[in-house]
Amino acid sequence: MNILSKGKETAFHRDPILKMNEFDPLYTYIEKLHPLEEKVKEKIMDSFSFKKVAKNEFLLQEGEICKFNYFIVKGSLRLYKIDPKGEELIRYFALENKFVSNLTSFITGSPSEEFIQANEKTELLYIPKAIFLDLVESLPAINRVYRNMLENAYITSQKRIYQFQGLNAVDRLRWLLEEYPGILTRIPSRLVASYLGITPYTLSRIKAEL
Amino acid sequence: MNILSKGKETAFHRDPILKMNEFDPLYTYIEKLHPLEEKVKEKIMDSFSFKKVAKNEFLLQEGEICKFNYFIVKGSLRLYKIDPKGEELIRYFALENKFVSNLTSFITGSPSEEFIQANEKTELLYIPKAIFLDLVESLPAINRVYRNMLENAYITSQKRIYQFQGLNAVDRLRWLLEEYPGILTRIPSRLVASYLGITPYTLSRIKAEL
DNA sequence: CCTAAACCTTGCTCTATGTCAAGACTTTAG
DNA sequence: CTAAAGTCTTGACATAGAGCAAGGTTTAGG
Repeated sequence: MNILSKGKETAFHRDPILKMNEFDPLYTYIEKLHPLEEKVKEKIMDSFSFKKVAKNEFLLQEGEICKFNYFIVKGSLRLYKIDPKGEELIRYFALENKFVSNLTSFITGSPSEEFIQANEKTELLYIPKAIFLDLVESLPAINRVYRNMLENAYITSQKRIYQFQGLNAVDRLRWLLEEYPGILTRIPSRLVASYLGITPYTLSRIKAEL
Repeated sequence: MNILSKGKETAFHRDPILKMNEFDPLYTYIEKLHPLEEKVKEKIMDSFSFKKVAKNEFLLQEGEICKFNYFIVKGSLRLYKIDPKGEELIRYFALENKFVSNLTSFITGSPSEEFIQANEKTELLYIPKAIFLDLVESLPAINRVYRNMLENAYITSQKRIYQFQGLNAVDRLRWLLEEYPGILTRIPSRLVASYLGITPYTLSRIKAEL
């Protein structure tokens, strides 16, 4: 599969049998929200495409309009903004089995203020905005997926606000490690520090005091 | 009007002529999003109720399920959570011409983790969840209102995360004063400090240095 | 209108976190 | 496989903001 798929995703897509593997995590994700018939699975398979991206590859840059909705099969992405001092402020880490897009840009069609970038070699399923919105209307399962995306995005934001407002650096780190166990072995500390809103120096020190 | 309406909101509701005044801010709000016919205004007037609440009165308490959507005609509310140390963490100030509810509880029907409380004497229009959701389906104008609520809630949250992540106390205060000019003369400093995630001592000091 | 309670300010001190510098370690590309 | 670049750790020091105490001011309710 490595050799066959390398840089040949388009050809690869046309073979439903081979594609099965890549789509399984998406089906599993959806089935937790809504039952999925075979016919619907086929429709989904026709609508999403698979792709592999390299570490540090961009899926969205500041100023672009977010035209795709992504589902992470393997790997991870980060969403961030560059502040006036040129610092990267990471708002969100997306790991396996998450849908990701810049919702603000996706919904309103306005240019994104954020970047979406791969933290590591990552495998994605992606679907163009227009096709996705059609499926939201035509497939109850995808309607449920979209609703879930919006609700989770909102709820996650609320939690994060309260963390910044109420917790110090050590407690924010503890919370992160509960939410994303093993993240420190997977994502560079520099990025984790940005997510926590502290310097890499401080992160290094508080890791020491557990 | 003072004498007539005092403690008699229910009777008051039944008189469409008198109600006009109270509903005008809501109509103006909606008309910015979607044209409003007279028939639709009447439907809205039948669906919302008016009420006055005193300073510090609760509209929602922790553990309750959020069953109403509120529109602020005059006055202001705050949404907050009590942290494990017993501190009030204010997530949002809602002033005139804003819709307010605990969206998480409103959407999912789960018990609220937040309180909604009046900062001052406040006049509200409110609508029960079920009736509101009916209007979302039946009236395009209200559908647009709901969409706007969800989008704004999300966008506001994103901004707030980046403020905590990227700005120090002085810059957060500056931002707040741009966003809500005059808030310091209207809302007790103690509450503004909580919103900014700092102590009242620090707020007092940074106010001095402008 | 008066008093108690709540609120705001300010000095002093303390602590968490930032900054800078230097060296060790790790990853990457050639 | 190795050099260069990037990353992590740690010490010394600087600073923003917290916590406490005390006094002045405003607010609310009887």
